[in-house]
Amino acid sequence: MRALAQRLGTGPASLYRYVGSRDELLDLMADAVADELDLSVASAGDWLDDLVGLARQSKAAHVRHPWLADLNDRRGEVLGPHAIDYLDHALGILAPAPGTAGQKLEVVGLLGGLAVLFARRESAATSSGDPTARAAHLAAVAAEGRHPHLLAALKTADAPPPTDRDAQFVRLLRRLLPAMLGQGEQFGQGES
Amino acid sequence: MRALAQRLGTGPASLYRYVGSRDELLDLMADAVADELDLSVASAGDWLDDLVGLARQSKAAHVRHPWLADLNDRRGEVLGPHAIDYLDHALGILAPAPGTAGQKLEVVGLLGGLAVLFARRESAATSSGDPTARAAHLAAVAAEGRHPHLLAALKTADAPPPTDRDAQFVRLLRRLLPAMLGQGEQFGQGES
DNA sequence: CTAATACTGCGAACACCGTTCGCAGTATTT
DNA sequence: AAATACTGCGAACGGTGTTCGCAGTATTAG
Repeated sequence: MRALAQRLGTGPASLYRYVGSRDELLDLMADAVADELDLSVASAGDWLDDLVGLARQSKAAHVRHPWLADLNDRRGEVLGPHAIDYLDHALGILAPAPGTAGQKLEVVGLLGGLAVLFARRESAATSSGDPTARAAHLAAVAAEGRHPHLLAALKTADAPPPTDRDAQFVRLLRRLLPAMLGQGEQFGQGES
Repeated sequence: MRALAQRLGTGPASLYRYVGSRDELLDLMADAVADELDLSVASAGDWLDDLVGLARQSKAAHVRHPWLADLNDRRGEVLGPHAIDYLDHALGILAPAPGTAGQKLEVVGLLGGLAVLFARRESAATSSGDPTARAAHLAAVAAEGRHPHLLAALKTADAPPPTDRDAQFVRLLRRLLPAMLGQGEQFGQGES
């Protein structure tokens, strides 16, 4: 608050003429991020493709604004107008998909959660001071001998993970989403 | 800190004779929770079953201690000794599974993240003041007419989600874990 | 053009937080 | 019995989000 006030060249007290509280401000900021998502991308004809695209946008937004992840923990996940637009859009994408309305609501929720999860994982790789030190610490612990599997894993995988994070995210969603609707057997692949 | 000191019948300053800082205390608490997990359950012979069981334990721990979820956001996810035991145990379970060591490390990480995610989802249903008010608010917004898909979804699914959260979690993992190791095609089902 | 009214910016202060300092009081060793 | 170490902790520091009340400035009314 004080920092924000300084950035605006004003005093902390002045902010409260425009927002009722810090939490309200954070809600507004979160909804502003929801507005950054582009819901107008043309449908690829396949709901899975569309939904994966939406999830990637959501993840990208969370990578752009790391503070958002620490916010979604907040009680109740208040939905601002733009967040509701997003929700409606996602449900629209899911309209041709199988599954009950309840399942679809849960899918959208899970989608958001996964976007946050992967965004955090990507951010943690960037920040999170000195991954070398962490690796060294792990190696030291493993070398004590009480953790054979960890030791073996570190021996094999000292090379940094070569897999593309984003591709992994996409693969995950493609497996996941059909499985969560239907029983996983009967879902149409949209052969346009 | 002050609250904890009061619960212990002492002053806030006294705590600092035993922990260096609040963060250090939280790390210790997190590792104490890792110690709650029972890593000695007999193997079912199938690594997938074992891993799902471990994930359920992890999720249950996070439901028991909701503050833990708000903690894992912290920088770097410091691994205490019990957390390392857990990691080694998980890698041990994954030893007979296909995939590279790097993939397995990522799987364990994802497993933890999903446990947190689902635990939060279950907790949010319990706490998160007055879900009725939230639903009413959503319904009111949907009734404005600008969100047809949301309206349709709410009309169909006004009944609370009948699906068992835990069963859903298990189904998800069973789909997910094999897909993340191997390409999803060639994974052995461990026929004892 | 003056007077009453509304709105805005914000310095000062409050309550709360994690944390530190230094001092009594108590154990432990010599 | 004296010196030394360790423990509990009141008081205070710097930080936070937030409120109060007062100046200063628009806006409206007469």
